[in-house]
Amino acid sequence: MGRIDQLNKAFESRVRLGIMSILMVNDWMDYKAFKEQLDLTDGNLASHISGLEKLEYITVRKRFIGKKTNTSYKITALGKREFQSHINALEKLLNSF
Amino acid sequence: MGRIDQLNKAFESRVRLGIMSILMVNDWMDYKAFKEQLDLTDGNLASHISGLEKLEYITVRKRFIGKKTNTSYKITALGKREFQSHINALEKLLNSF
DNA sequence: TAAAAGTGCTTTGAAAAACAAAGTTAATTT
DNA sequence: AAATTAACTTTGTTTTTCAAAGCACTTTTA
Repeated sequence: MGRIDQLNKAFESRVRLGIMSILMVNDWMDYKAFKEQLDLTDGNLASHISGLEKLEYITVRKRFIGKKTNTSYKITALGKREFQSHINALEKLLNSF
Repeated sequence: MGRIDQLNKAFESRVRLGIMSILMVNDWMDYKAFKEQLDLTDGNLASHISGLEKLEYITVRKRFIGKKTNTSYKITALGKREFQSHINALEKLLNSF
C-alpha cells in the first residue's frame, strides 16, 4: 500500500524534482545551466536552491573560471538518500495500479 | 530528457496524488474511506476534492445507503488520461538517471 | 423524545510556498 | 564610460495548504 506520508514534502514542486533529478546524474551543475535547462527566473531558482541547501540536500561551490564567478551545486549523500526514498515511495504509490 | 513543464500542476500535492492513485484502482470511493486512508481533515480533503472536481478529473455521486447519505467519487476519462500522462512525465523525468 | 453523534460539507482564517520583478554587487566585455 | 553577465537578495503578490469551526441533516442512544 502506497502511503502519501512517505513522500517528502521538500520534493513536491516540479522545480525541486527537476533540480534533484538533474543532480542525480550530474556531479556538479552550475547555476546558469539550471536556469536554462529548467527555464526558471533567477528568483525562483535561487529560492528553491536555497531551500534544498538549508535541508542539506545539496552543497554549493563558488569559484572562478578564468575571471568569472561560477557557482555550482552538487547533491549530498543525504540528498541522494532522501530523493531516492522519495522516488521509491512515489513508485510504491503509483504501482498500486 | 524529462521536462518539468510536462508535469501537471494539479497533481503536485501528496493529497492529490493519493486521491488520484486510489481512484485509478477503485471504481467508486467514498468520502469517509478517503478521509481514513489518507488521514485527512474534512476541510483539507474537501478542498482537494473540489479542486479535482472543478477540473473534471473526478465526478461525484450522492445517494442513500439505507437512510444514510453517501458520497462517492470516481475518476473521469479525462482524469485518467491526465493522471496517466503525469505519471509518464514523472517517469521520464526520473528515469533520466 | 431530547440529546448526542455522524456525514459531508462550507466558511474562515492563518501560515507557508511559489513566483516574478526589480534591485544589488562585483566583475567583464565593448 | 556604458552595457552586460553572474548570482543573488529583497519585495510584494498570488496561490496553495490546511486546520478549526460551523452547519444542515439524519440517525442513534439515553
